[in-house]
Amino acid sequence: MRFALCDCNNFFVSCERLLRPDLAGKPVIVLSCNDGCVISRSNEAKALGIPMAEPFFKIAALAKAHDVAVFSTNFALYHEVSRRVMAVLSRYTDRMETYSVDEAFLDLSIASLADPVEYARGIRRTLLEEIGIPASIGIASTKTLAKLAADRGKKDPETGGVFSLEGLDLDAFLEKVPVGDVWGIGRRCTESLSRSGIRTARQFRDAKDDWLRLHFSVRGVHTAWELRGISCIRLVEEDPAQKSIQASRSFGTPVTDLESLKEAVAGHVVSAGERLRSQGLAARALQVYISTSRFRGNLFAPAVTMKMDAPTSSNLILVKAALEGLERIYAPGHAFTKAGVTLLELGPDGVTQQGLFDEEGVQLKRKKDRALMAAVDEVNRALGEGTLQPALLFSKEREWEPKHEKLSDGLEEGLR
DNA sequence: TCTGGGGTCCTAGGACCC
DNA sequence: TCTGGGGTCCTAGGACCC
Repeated sequence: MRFALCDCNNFFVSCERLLRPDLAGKPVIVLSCNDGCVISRSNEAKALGIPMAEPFFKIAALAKAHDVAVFSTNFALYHEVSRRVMAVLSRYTDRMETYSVDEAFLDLSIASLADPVEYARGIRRTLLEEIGIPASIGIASTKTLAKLAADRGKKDPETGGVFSLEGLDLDAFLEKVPVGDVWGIGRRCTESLSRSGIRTARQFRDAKDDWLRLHFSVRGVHTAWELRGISCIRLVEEDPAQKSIQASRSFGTPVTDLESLKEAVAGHVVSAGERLRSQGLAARALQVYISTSRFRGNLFAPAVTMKMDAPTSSNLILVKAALEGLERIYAPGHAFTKAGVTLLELGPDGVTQQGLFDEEGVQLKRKKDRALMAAVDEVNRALGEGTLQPALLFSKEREWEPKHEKLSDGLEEGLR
């Protein structure tokens, strides 16, 4: 088996640079929604010591002093660039998995392939020339090792962005990799491993299966096997059906009153519902949650799951259920900073297992609801988001709306 | 003053059943 | 007073990922 992982470098920043070529070689960062945290950094920004996930307000002065270009997150742009990147990659293999917006695993066990590293260099070059996005590629016999190889390709300039572990001394390589850098081993796990004296990927690989199973569940065992070169994590070519859809946002300013929360929650349902229907799905349950800030005072984060009588894709029913749930969990006197909705128990729309005793009227109503929502979606697509929406959302001032003050311009210009 | 959003998987424990 | 054992299903919460 031969896997390649292709990982776009500083992806969001690289996307912003497509629209602003003048920013090449300059420090650039992209902020999370609400302009809260740093979620992408150019190499120059990393060199300035700006950490990943750092709250922007903590480095705002530094950014200003060094003339760092700052962008709000622009997902429409990133998704379009991602689509183009994946289209290029798919030309190089029959089997590939789009792992995230900026990463893909490729099956390079191609019989006729004489020099995989040279092949990968070709992929890298094409991405740069045709799209303008720099990437790193790692090659190995398992996905977990390919991830590590790609990391090395990214960090070590001598590799020219491509690194293969095939035929290499794995002991020596894994010895230098901190265990926390391994795919699937997060912060908590790293802390706990450190207490057992395990600090390198090699030590983890050589731990006993029983011990790994006990402390880190089956996934820990799989990770160790993958480091041993035994592939446990398969390539997932087809998108598996989505199991949940969520929409949530932090508020621009904290909210205490139920009315504002209702507006926010209804807005989230509308956005999640749109995605639900665009995939031809219906939800049987939904969860509503609101929360105070994790960073001050006691966290108050109530949530409730609402079950529907039947799977639905109708905004009317979803909004109603969500608002009922909200009323149940709401308590006055708290400064809420976030609200959200998750649609659950998804299944194909239209093939509800109708109860034996469903009246004809009920089925007719469902049919009408679907037709209505289809019409609403079409109008919104044609005339713009929010043209048709629940009356609740046509409101006046909304101070709590998230901020995104540094949004880049449209994505048509500048994109080849 | 200001701290992201959207996912998946795994497990423990409770509820329920016979 | 003493009060089984084994199975399934569901859910909440934790951990991880990008």
